[in-house]
Amino acid sequence: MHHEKSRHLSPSLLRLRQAGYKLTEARVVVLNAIEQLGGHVTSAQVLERVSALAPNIGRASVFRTLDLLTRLGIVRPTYIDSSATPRYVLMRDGHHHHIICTSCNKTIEFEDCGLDAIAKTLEERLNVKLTGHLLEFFGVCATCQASIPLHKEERNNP
Amino acid sequence: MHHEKSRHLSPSLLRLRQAGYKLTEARVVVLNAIEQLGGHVTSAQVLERVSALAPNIGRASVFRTLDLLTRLGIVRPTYIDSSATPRYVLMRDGHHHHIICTSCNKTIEFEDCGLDAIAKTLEERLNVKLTGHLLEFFGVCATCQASIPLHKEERNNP
DNA sequence: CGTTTATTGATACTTCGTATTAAATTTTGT
DNA sequence: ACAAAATTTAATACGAAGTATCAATAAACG
Repeated sequence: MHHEKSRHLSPSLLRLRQAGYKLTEARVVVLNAIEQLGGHVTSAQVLERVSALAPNIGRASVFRTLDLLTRLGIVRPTYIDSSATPRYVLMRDGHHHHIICTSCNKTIEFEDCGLDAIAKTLEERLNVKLTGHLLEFFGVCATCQASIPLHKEERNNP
Repeated sequence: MHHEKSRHLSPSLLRLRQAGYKLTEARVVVLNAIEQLGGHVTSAQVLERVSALAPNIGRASVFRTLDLLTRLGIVRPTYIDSSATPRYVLMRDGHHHHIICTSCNKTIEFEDCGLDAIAKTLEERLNVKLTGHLLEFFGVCATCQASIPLHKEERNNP
């Protein structure tokens, strides 16, 4: 990272710098990896991609960076399928919204959440300062509604 | 669990039965443990409480039950502080809303979310059937705003 | 009450994430 | 541009969280 000009930094990297953290190779590469993988990634996937991009970067640095990114609200760990390792989603501009199909675990992202009003209300009522949010809906996607039920709760004729 | 009448079951237990699962001791005790602990619990806390309530119940059953409850939308694992083990929240009537303070990791629950409208819109637009949601806001609580900054991002005068 | 079938409990095991510390790299002041 | 100061890193060994396995058990339902 040789004296790169700040106008060329991604929003996430800017965030890191503005929060007072150094822009090290490990951090830049981890963020690249997540962005290349497109979000909703496990730590294992990040580890794999990182060591493909820069084999010298160690395990610990990857985990440390994921922690740091989480604390800064740049990514957010979330459970897509139960009891698996968490998946990190990119919080673009502090927020993220998706639907998880409880039948096939597919995720569908969407943009509009209409949460500004309630955020404002909460800030006033509770005297908090809100910087982001994660909204997850659970349900059954179109495909799964149409297909033969795979889950116990839906098969009632043995 | 000897032939208990269904009218005495908690909503969660009813949910389990209606989904076709047996009401075993392990499942009943795990749910009791979570309710006694009041939600936002780690698996370690559940394990501890369960073995206090019923020492015969094994590790694996507790984890299996947490998985099952998650799949049924009765609880939802969520990350309060980064890189810690997840915390399970009770999804009362399919939904849960809270604010997480990114400074002290305290959580504040709230009730009104005003998400019915967008849920309906999504159901129509994407042809999905939604059964619940989790809404998390991130920010800084009143106490932390008033206190001396503990986090790097806030200390700019060394 | 007895049959069927899902579920359990015990343990050993795998895997994920962490602590530690000397070495390296970025930043900052000049 | 350079050197000093401070933060961050890589490597490895370690600990804890969650899982697979399978014989034994208990729930449901007639």
